[in-house]
Amino acid sequence: MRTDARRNVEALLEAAKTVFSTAGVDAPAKEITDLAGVGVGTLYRHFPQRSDLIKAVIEREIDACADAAPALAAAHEPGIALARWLDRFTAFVATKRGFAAALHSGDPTFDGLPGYLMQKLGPALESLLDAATASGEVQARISAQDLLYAVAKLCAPMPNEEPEYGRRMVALLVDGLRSGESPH
Amino acid sequence: MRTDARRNVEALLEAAKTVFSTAGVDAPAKEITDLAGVGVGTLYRHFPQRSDLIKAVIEREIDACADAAPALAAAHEPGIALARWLDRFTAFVATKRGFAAALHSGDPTFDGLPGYLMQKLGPALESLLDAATASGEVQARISAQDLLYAVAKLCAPMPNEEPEYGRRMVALLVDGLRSGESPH
Amino acid sequence: MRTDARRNVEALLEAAKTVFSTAGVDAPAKEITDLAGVGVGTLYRHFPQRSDLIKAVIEREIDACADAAPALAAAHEPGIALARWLDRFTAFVATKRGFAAALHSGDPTFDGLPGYLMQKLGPALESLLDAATASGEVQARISAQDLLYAVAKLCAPMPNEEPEYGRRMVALLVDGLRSGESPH
Amino acid sequence: MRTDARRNVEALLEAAKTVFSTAGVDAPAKEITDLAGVGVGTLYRHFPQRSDLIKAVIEREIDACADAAPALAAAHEPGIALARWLDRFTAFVATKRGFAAALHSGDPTFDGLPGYLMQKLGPALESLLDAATASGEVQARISAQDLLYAVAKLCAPMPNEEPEYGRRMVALLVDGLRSGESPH
DNA sequence: TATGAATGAGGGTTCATTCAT
DNA sequence: GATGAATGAACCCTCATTCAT
Repeated sequence: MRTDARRNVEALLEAAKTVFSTAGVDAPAKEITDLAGVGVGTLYRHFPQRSDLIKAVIEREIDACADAAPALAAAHEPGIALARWLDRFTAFVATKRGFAAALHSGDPTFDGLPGYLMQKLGPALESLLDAATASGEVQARISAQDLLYAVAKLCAPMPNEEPEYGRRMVALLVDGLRSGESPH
Repeated sequence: MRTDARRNVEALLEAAKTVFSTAGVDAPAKEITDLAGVGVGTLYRHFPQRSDLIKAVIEREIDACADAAPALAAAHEPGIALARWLDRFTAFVATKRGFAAALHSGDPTFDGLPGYLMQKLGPALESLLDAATASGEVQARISAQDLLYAVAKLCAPMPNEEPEYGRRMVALLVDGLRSGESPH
Repeated sequence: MRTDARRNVEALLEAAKTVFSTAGVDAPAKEITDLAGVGVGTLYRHFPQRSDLIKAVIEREIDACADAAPALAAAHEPGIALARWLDRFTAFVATKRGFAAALHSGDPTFDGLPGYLMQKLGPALESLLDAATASGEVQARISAQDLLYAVAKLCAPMPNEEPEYGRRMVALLVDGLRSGESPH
Repeated sequence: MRTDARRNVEALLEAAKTVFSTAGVDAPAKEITDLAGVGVGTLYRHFPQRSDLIKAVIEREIDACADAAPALAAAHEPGIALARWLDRFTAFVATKRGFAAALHSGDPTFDGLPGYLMQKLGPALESLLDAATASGEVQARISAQDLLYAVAKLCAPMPNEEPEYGRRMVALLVDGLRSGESPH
């Protein structure tokens, strides 16, 4: 890939990341290209579908999330490792306005996004849940997908919301996993 | 108010309720007026702001939710009463696509919605939480507002989501309230 | 229909007729609405599909063409009547740039156009052909549809073409019908 | 000209011929360059104007048409020779969607195309017409240009048209030339 | 008061043409 | 010379809101 093209792609990804966190993943294409300093045609060349852009923007951060799991598992008790990793994922989701909606949209534009998320983060979270369950710190009554989606929804950033809200709610959810009682 | 005007308002509220649960609170105005069998002008006459319509549609259901609390408190143990009431609220939220986003939008269009919600449901939920705390069934470490918003987010209906997802997650959250451990 | 709406529809049809003869049936919608002095929304309200507009523009003229047949048949020898009617149709086609292409486009936008044309003009032309054949003035070796389409193609107006070209060619074609020889 | 440049020109001409017959002479440039396996820049280098490409694509075929006339004149009666040559020209036009429109477009892009056509094919057709007129088989009441353009229009390929349509119409036109009556 | 026609800004997408590599 | 990335004007269409009837 040519250097100028690479530069533009980078600029678009950076701009999209910023705009997504401000105006959501449905933000006008023009807003992104203006911030990136390129023409709209350049956006459509590199990302013919909106989901291609979303996927690309999210990809690197998802990968970083997945990569963080082994180190946390090695450094902490299983229950703590799980909590810390969810903190990590929470921080990621908190900058992706519209992410939860995109996951469930049913819009063909966003096909592939749920699959990508589960493929990358499902195994990492499952191993953390398994370890915490084995050690007795958690009663695993939730699937990795349910938990990821719950965090995605709870931590979906809202313009008028205090920043710590999502973390508090996820902590409460994890407490629910610890309790020995069955759900109603 | 003339009877025909009253009839139109009723038709609009009923139509809006249906459309909101199908296409979200951002649905085109035309969709609502067509279903109600009135012209768009009639919608704008009675509900100059979109939020006026949303508020009116939600009002009666919110009131019904609030009214359900005393009966549940009288008929069940405090912890059970709390869980049942949250089920009730969950069912309400599940039909209000876009409701959680509207609560936090910051868009002046939706001013007044959060205040109305808290004014009506805050006291009802607080008394349930207080009773459950007093009986030792719950370690109340969450405000009524936090909990209402958490349910609103978790149960926000998504096109491609299994129907029972929201209830499972809320049950898990309630379990978190029962556990004696402190959040991280 | 309200008088203002009727006035706009008339203005749109008049504008479309003018623009079609200048820039073809694929002309930008804006060009038509500007000439009509209305907003684009008004065009889309009355003619959701481009073909709806084309059909409406052509309709009245097609009907007039069809209506002319009986009078010509009564006033002239069959062969002459046929030639005169084709002159009439030629004059109509000469103002409809892109009309022939629309007839065969295969574009779903133009579905219904060939059917409408044949339904309205087919019978009129067939009766003229039948009469001319019966009187021996013509060897009917062509279907009404073939002939209509031939005229549509031959008389399709072109910016740089002398005005009388189409009429000369149609006259030649009619001579072909008169000749007793069979085609190769 | 370098051999690679020559090769690219050939590839472009071949690709353009194919695309023209499929999608018309207004087809996107990219379609042509992709089929040719070259970049768009190469197209614009060799054919700065769209008409340059069209002209070049058509040139060889026009020349072949012109060259066919003497052989046909030698092998057949004048009338037959004329018909056969028109068949030849018909086959050529049938693969050049948009060709007739380009001839009359008035668009400076297509300047030179009508002149080239007449310069090459006019004499060939005139000599055939002259011979047929001299032998009495044809009452030549049409100029070579009129006839060429009539065939170009009648045989302009349309997506939804039966393949034999053009030939039938041209045959009818030639019958018109045979008839001794005068046009109206 | 009710209606629904009209407006036009706004967002999506394509593609001819230029120009950096 | 060849390449194909970038540009941005141009067109399409939708829908919130206003206002004539």
